Amino acid sequence: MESTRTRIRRATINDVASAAGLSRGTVSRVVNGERYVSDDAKLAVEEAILRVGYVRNSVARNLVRQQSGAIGLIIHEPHSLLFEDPNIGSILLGANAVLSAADYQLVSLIIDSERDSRRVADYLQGGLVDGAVIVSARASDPIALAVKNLGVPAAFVGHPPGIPDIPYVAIDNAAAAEAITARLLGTGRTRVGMIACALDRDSGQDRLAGFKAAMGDLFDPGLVVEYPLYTYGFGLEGMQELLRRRPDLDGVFAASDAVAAGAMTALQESGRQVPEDVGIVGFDDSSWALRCRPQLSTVRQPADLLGKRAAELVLAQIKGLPSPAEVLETSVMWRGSA
Amino acid sequence: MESTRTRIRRATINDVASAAGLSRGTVSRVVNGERYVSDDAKLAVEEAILRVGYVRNSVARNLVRQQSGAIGLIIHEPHSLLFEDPNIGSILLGANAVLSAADYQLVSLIIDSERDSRRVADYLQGGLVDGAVIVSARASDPIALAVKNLGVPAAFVGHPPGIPDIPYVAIDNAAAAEAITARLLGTGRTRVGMIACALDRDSGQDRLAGFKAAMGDLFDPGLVVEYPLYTYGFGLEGMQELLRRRPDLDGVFAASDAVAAGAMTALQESGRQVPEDVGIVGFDDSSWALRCRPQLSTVRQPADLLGKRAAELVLAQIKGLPSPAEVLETSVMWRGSA
DNA sequence: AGATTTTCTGTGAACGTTCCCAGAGTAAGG
DNA sequence: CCTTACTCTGGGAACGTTCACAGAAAATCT
Repeated sequence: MESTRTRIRRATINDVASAAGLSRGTVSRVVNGERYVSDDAKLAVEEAILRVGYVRNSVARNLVRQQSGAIGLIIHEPHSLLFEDPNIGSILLGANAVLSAADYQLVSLIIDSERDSRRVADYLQGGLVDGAVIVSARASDPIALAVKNLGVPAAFVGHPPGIPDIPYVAIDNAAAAEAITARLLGTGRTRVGMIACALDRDSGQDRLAGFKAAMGDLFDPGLVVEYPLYTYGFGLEGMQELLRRRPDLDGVFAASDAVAAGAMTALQESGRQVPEDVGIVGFDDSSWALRCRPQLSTVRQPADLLGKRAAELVLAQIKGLPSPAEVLETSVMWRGSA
Repeated sequence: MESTRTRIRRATINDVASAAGLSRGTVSRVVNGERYVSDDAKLAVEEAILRVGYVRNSVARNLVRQQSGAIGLIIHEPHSLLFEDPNIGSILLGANAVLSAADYQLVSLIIDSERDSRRVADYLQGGLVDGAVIVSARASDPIALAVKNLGVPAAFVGHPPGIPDIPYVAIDNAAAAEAITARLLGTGRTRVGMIACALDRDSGQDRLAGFKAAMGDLFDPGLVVEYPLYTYGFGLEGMQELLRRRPDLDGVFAASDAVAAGAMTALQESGRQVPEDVGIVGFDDSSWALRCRPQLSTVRQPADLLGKRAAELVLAQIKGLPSPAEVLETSVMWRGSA
């Protein structure tokens, strides 16, 4: 980062003041819409602002007010998920909705390297934001530590293990996975596998745990394949592998809708009928679900609510209100794929 | 936005100075890794920093340095596109890559309402960022005006009409659309329609223009259906409408891959074979393309490069270097769908 | 040894606001 | 008419840095 350019000097509040023949204080009051300024003064200031082309320097303002009016949203996802996981977009929009209503600016910071990670941590600590929503953090992140060190108001989306003390909003992945697997078993299947993903995250771990719980005695560790990410590609690959291991498989729980979509493609390419030969269920109720043929039975996860509530938790902390962790309800959407 | 909480006072550079028995200046030099500080002093300062728990206030720093080290990336997309358009993610990651390398922090600002629009404009003008990459702006945006008014270094991704004077990086949508339509016609089709989208944008307009150009005498205005957004849903709907109008259609150009995917679903549900009965081509070469069966013939658009180059244009302006508009190459990816 | 350069440190000024207080003028109340 | 309250304005102080400069001490050169 280097700058050789000499910026043209911007008009300051003092320029406006002298142009209007009034004082700094009065201009400030007009700009901030405060009481106790005469109509004459107000007019003069507004005219002067236009004349000199003044626009407020937010940096100076933030310095003296000791707050920025911005909330950071940190996204720490591998490349591929930024494209494939529609949840991220929903979370973002949800958070933006509540912050916007409270007159806060949401600024999204993405972490795509070790270097990013440090820079973003600096950004959070430096007073550039008043709080942060943290999506899909890893326990090893410097981010979580940085936030905790300085007591920056923050909330997690999801509940990464090993980082206590910071409020979060999450869903009960295990319970939801158990519920939909049970439902799948209820259609009379007995040879059911799972395409598990992202076992380095709580969501991945919990969905697998829920699957195991529902399967009970039927559980066969040989029918679980593991992949690092929730992607279409791994779903395709995972299904092929499962069919290789157990050609007479009659059901599969995919760790996300994208994974399920890949799995469905693999099934259909192998000549199997869904749901007649193999039943398939997913997780997320993302736009993938309605796009599959047949449409996907899946767990509805209120992604936008996740973003909203997390933002509300941050706002609550800023106001000094209690901000308890929260677990949101999920529900099973039963459609044609099983 | 309101705050009632009294923040715990953070340690300042002066606290560190007195804790170390040295001066402000020396501490500053240590923190910024400058020359001309003795080993003794450096050690003492580092120890003091740890002891008092100092972390630099970036707001104050930015004020005196008159720069923020951050670049904004403005996303002005309707809800649905944030989920469906994988280009956005690529652009974002591309921009982040070059900015990160130059030690700039990328901050993404999304616009989802009129209110957001004004707030983001303020954010840009307030000195909170040193420049901006603007994705998918509308001519009517206050953003573009705001940026231009204050001479904030900026670059567009895409080339919105009616906003001159600001550099951009784009692809030649018209030429690319013409090329792939010509290729489709080369397979011997004569009754070819188009599912056009987003005609309020340059990309939408240009793709339609390119299609017309390639069709020449074969062009039939009755075989163009128009939708507001590049989505799977509109692709599905558009294809159904086209088939209703012209059941013996033998080719279709969809304005994007997502649209093409929807169209392919509609075709297959109507019992038609792709590519035997109807040939279909898309635009973007997004992850959709490989996911269709058969895989989609489409125009490869270097989305990450768009982000990269746009970021480079902004950086160039900051350094006072020339920043000419740029048109990136596209290529036709010919696969199984036509 | 004296002159010159280099290394190191401290301090005042500046960045552009907001906030608080003092004081002047004006309106209201008895 | 005097008190009290309210309205309006100006200016000092503060927010927490960086930067330029000055001066002292140490190292190097002639």
